Amino acid sequence: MKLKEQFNQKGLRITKQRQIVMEVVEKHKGRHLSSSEIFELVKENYSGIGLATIYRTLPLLEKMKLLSKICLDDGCVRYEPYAPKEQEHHHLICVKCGAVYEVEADLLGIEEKQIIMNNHFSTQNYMVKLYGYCKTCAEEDVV
Amino acid sequence: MKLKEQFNQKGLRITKQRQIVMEVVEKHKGRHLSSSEIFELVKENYSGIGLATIYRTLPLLEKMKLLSKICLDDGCVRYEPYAPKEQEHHHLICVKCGAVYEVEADLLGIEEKQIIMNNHFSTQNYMVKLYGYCKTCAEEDVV
DNA sequence: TACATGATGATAATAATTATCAGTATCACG
DNA sequence: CGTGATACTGATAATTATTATCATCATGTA
Ligand SMILES: [Mn+2]
Ligand SMILES: [Mn+2]
Ligand SMILES: [Zn+2]
Ligand SMILES: [Zn+2]
Repeated sequence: MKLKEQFNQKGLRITKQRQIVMEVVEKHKGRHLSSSEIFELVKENYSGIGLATIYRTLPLLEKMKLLSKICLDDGCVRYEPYAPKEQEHHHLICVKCGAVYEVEADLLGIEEKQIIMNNHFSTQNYMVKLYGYCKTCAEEDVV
Repeated sequence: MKLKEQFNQKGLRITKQRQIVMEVVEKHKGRHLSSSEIFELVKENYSGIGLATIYRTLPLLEKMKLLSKICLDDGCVRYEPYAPKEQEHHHLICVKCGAVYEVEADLLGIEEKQIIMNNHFSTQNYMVKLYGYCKTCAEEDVV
């Protein structure tokens, strides 16, 4: 398989720990797991894992485009399975309750790309985060 | 003035510290200052200030819509002067070098609003963050 | 199988932020 | 203008997320 090559040609080793971290995040596709949440989930299958390994592994898997990092501004870094171009998505984040909604990437288009171009940004890889009030929170108090 | 009312009717007091924090952030409009950067700048005018006061004051001024909080995913919370609707702006953030570019809000429009509507988000107050590679970083290595 | 070295777990160290608490300053009231 | 109730402050301890260290272990190649 390709994964093994990808690791080996960089002198990296495929360890039990790395495999289980991948499995756990992929199993929870749709969620945005924090490092410590991933730590807890991995422990269920591999109780000996150390927290430091989690913190080493996640950025590594991100660099290898096996995971994506996302910060929801709640004080910790989160991860989700890497989505190939066809299934890219963006995020709507409620600044009050923290709810996260996902949006298919292809709903975004011309306008952002224009903005990105106008500002000397690459249109190849980008991600959008929209902050606002979800319907529930918008109703509660008049923003 | 209106500020005094806004404070008093909530039982809040206008202190020297709060005034100077406001002044400092407003003086640096266009930048996105971290709490500790603000701490250092405030000390120039009011050397006795305590760091705890900074951390208490900033969220308070944000809640009063005098400042805006922004997280650039570099491990700390940042603030900028609150921008009234007419001068709202959004942010482009380079995921590699961390450079931040500002975009006039009215360049964004139909498409985001549609997305927001489709996802039961309020169109009243929202902010966009675009993550990508700035021109320089996009050239350096082929992403 | 053996070994070179990359990876791990335990733990100490940082960095940002929050909680405590005794002393201080603000402001409504007289 | 005092004065007092109490909101606010500075110092500092405590938390939380993350990073650095280092001795030991395990992977993959020869
Ligand atoms: Mn997602
Ligand atoms: Mn800005
Ligand atoms: Zn909400
Ligand atoms: Zn860049």
